[in-house]
Amino acid sequence: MHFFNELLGYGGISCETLQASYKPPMEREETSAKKHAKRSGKRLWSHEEDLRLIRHIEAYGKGSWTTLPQKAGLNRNSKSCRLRWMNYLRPDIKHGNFSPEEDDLILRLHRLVENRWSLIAGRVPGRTDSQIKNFWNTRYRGKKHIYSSFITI
DNA sequence: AACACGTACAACCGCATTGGT
DNA sequence: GACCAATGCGGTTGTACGTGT
Repeated sequence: MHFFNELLGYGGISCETLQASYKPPMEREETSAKKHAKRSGKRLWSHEEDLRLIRHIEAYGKGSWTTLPQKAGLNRNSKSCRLRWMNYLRPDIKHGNFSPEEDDLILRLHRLVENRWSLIAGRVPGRTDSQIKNFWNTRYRGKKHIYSSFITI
């Protein structure tokens, strides 16, 4: 939890907001899985990288994503930084399980607009299109017959 | 305790769209 | 209108972790 205290010195983010919304990355060891990740090119964001990104945005705002990685001292591309902020680090994002109300709302909205995740996310406060897409894919993909039987509009 | 398997979700990729010149 | 760069979106892949055997 020291991580949250560390961030409090960088303005604008309350302790409550951070604690509710941020899960620091796991300490990761040099496992075979990590070696494989290196080979495949997929690299999870470290605690330090998150901190750098948050500090930079708190200090200078989002500005241009293309110049942000260099200015913030991040060895990441602009798309990666944007994605990390938009889908994970933004203080207004809710983390944790979807409530039954959210679940129901997503089901209804998906029935209306199908896979327009950003549109659905716009109607579900605190949730991102990515969160909703993941939620849907893990819970309902390939199970349309199950949910369609109990949805009511 | 060790392994296999399934689930959740973070990260990436490719394409589409938007905005500036 | 054409071109290019930046940004946004949805699909897919890979990792971490929980659970069952």
